[in-house]
Amino acid sequence: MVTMQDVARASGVSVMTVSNVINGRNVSPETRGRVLEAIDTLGYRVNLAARNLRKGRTGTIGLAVPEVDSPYFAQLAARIITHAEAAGFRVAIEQTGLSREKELTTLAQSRNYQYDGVILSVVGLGKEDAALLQVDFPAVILGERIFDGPLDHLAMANVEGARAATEHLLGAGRRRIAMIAEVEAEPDSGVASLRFHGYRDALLGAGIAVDPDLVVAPRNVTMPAGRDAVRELLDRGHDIDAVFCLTDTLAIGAMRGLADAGLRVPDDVMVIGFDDIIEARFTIPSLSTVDPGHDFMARTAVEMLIERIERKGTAGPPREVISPARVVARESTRPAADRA
Amino acid sequence: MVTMQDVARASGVSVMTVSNVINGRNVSPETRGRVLEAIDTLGYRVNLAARNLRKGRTGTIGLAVPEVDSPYFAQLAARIITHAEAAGFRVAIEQTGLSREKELTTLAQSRNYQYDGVILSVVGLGKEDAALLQVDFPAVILGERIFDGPLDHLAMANVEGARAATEHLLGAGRRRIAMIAEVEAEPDSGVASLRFHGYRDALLGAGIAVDPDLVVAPRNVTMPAGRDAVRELLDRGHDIDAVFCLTDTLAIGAMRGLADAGLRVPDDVMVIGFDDIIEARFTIPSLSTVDPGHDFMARTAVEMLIERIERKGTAGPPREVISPARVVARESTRPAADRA
DNA sequence: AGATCGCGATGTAACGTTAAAGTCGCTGAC
DNA sequence: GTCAGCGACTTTAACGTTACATCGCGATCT
Repeated sequence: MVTMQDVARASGVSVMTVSNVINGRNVSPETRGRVLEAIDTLGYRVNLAARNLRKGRTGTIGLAVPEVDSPYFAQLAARIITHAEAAGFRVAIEQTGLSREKELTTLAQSRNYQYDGVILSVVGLGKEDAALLQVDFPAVILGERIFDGPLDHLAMANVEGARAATEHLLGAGRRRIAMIAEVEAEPDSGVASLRFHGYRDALLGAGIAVDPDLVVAPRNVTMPAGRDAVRELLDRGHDIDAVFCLTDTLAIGAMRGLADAGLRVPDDVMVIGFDDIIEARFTIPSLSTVDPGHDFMARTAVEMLIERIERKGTAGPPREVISPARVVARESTRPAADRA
Repeated sequence: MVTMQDVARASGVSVMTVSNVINGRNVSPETRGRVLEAIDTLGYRVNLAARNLRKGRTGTIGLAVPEVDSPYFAQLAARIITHAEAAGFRVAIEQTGLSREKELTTLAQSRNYQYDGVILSVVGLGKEDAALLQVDFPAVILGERIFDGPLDHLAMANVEGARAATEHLLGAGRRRIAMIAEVEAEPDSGVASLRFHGYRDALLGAGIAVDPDLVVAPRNVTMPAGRDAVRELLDRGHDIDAVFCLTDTLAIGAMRGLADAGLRVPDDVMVIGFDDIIEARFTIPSLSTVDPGHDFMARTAVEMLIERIERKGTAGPPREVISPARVVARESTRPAADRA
């Protein structure tokens, strides 16, 4: 391995001068030239482990997600990696597998100095775990369930996004609007409750009462669950003209369920999802959805984290940022007039 | 920061003994107990930067994929992370964005990014770049284009898998079997050519000539491209009874295209893909496909890499491993007899 | 009895970098 | 003529860990 020593010897200066050249500090042009040349011919590369030890940094941030192979998280990870890379950080991914324990240990182990900071995408932790998040370590929480926690928190505009989605359906003249989501007993804690809130607000705003019979719980958040939820909805004998789905995955399943029942999307029943995963652009018909500001979230999460890291600690009060959501209208909610 | 020094002082032993306790070396039970207790009360954590500097290791391996947000690569990454984690390594992901340059720089930069090794999933590099891969650094190449390179190489059984897929269709009594794939001019270099090879072999084996008109090139490897490829196939006026698609993504699009044309899958036209992405289980009908031994690949890639790392260098000749492929029969190729 | 061994424990010297505190010679202000 | 100030460079001392050599001591072998 070529070290600064070797470069220093080869160019007749001290190691410190080599360090200065590399870190762009005051060095005369001639010296800098000689050093750079030596670096080039010897093929010197700085040893990050040594630099990290000395500087107390690793240049790596941890990203904990439930699983990288679900579209939503894969796409989130891709964006975060891109932003972090631009800021000079590498991203190591940990999978927490939807488990509360793994989420906690990931956070706890992170200070193990392997990461400069962590972005933790939370699904298992709840408000009651806020105390456990009390770590003196740069961290940003992505998720919906924890408010007033001790760490920076970045959430989606769930209520507003859901309201806008529902209003979009209302604006297209639909009135019998179903929702596929498991609304939890404990109010306002999970994503589902928040989005249901927006759905309800929109309906009430249009003078329509929420019919509990039009809200159906899928058994999980997969495509088949979405399809089956639609079947149940239809079996109940209701004459629906639109469905708002908790996520795009459910929505894609729901569209299939509607097709199975001989209903056309959007003519008979409009469908809208939430998340704006890439797949939503590729379904036929393409799926209208709510973009939860993916890019804003990825960028902001990385920025917030890096700011904490730069300040060497968790100095400053925890911040709460809400990413703006926006309806993306595609074919699955296109009014008849628009189609030739 | 709590260091070994602190622990040593607190338990009345030398730093070296603390190190020995942590690394599970010969220490008497009593001493070990005292040290562990001190570690516990002080909340000591080993500093990986220091350990890495000393050991010349980082415990992190790099995984370079074109993009994490495409299902195939996301699922590959998830598996590799799982296996690496089990072996005590973290995985940092880099996105090469389908570019040959980024693939090369990732490999070149790896040793100063302080990865212990890299798994490089290659799409842009070709045989002609083999010389550029001449690095003295633990690396494993995943991909189809590079043979006889200087690095360990792990490939899929493309020809065999494609042959088996086609034979599966033949076995179900189909004879007019189309293929959706862009077969390159230069033979046998890319995935498409290799899979076409298998398709041709199977047909010839059954005494059927390859009809070039039944092989259609999609404009890329997305769902819409698959749908349009099917349309073109049908527009050509052929009476096909099965389609073998280069990838599952194309196959999912193809199924949609067939549905648009009023053809039933599998009754009128059977469809089979390649890759066994998770989505294939969730389409309706579920998609038959070829499992390219994802789990074998992930496990083997990690094992091969770790072995190189353990041997401290690239000692030993490059190895070439082919992952076995296996047809996964689902609804999209189910014979009529099986369905009630 | 003396040599040898093994075990537990220790002391020392790095690993390659950078922060901090000099050193040295030169310029320019008073 | 003196000296503060500055730029360019060097010296020194870590950062926290582990490899290696060594040491004391009781047990085992010849």
